[in-house]
Amino acid sequence: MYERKIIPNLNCGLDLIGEVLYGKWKIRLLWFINEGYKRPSELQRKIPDASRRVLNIQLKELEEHELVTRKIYPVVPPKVEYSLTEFGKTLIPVIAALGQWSDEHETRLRNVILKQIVGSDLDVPLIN
Amino acid sequence: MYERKIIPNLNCGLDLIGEVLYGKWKIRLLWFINEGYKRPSELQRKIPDASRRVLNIQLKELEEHELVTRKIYPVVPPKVEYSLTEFGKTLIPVIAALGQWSDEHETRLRNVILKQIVGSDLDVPLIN
DNA sequence: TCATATAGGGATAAGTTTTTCCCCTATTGC
DNA sequence: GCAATAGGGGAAAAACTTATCCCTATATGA
Repeated sequence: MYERKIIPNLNCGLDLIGEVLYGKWKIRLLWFINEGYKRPSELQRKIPDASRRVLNIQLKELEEHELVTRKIYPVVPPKVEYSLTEFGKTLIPVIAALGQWSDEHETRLRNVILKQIVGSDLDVPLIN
Repeated sequence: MYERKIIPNLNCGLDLIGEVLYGKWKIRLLWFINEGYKRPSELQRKIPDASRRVLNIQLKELEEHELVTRKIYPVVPPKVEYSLTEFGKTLIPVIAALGQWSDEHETRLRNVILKQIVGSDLDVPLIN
C-alpha cells in the first residue's frame, strides 16, 4: 500500500472535506450507495470507467473515514454490502448541491471543458 | 505543458463539476477571489502551502473554464487582478455548502483523518 | 550596487493516483 | 477437471499533479 511522504495540511474546513472527498470516484460511490446500489459488483457496473481495484481502494478509504460501513455476509460466493453511515448521510445534500449546479450549467460546462481539451491537441471523438 | 493521454468522461453532472473543480487549490482560489483577494501575490500569501507555479497553472485553468477573468494593467512592475465571472459567482453557494459541512463536522473530520494517517506510519507532529 | 517586489514560464524532479495484470478463496454447474 | 461467480489484494507501470529551481523584465528603496 502506498505511504504518503507529505503531511497534508488540515488548516481550514476546505482542507478537511478535500481529504475525504478527493479521489476520482468517491463522490459517485457515495451517491450510488445512497441510491441503493450496495454491492461492489453493482457499483462497478454503475461506474464502468473505474477499475475494479480503485473502487475497492476508495471504498476502503470511505470506510476508514466513517462515511460508509461494510457488511460481510459469510456465504459463498461472498456477499458484501455497503451502506452510508449517519455521518455519510449528512454529505448527501452537499453532493446534491454539486450535482444540481452541474445540471443547471451542463451545456456551458461541456463547452468550456471541450474547448480546453480540443484546443490542447488530444483527439476527442466528437459525439453528436 | 502537460498533455492528457486519457480522455475524461463527461457522462454525468458530477463528471463535469469534477473537471472544473479538481485541482488541489482551485476551490480555495475561487473562495479567496470572491472575498476580494484579487492579485496573484495576495492569493499566494493567503495560500502559502501552494507553490507559486501551481497557483498560476490553476488560475489559468479557472480562466479557461470561464470561472474567473484576468485583467492586466500595463504598468511596471506588472499588476494583474482576477475576478469571478457571473458564471463563477454561481459556484460560490456550492462552495459555501462544502465549507459549512466541514465546519459543522470539523472535530470528527480531524479525528478520522488523523486516525487514518497515524495508523499508516507517517510521522505526524501532534499539535495541541 | 544590490536586494525586493511584481508577474510569469520552461525544465525537471518528486509525489501521488489510477490502471493493468495476475493471483487467491470457495462453491455451483457442466 | 474447468469455467463462472463473488470479493479481494500485491506488484509494477502508466498517468497525472505538484514542487523545485532557474530564468525573464523593470522600478523602487537601502
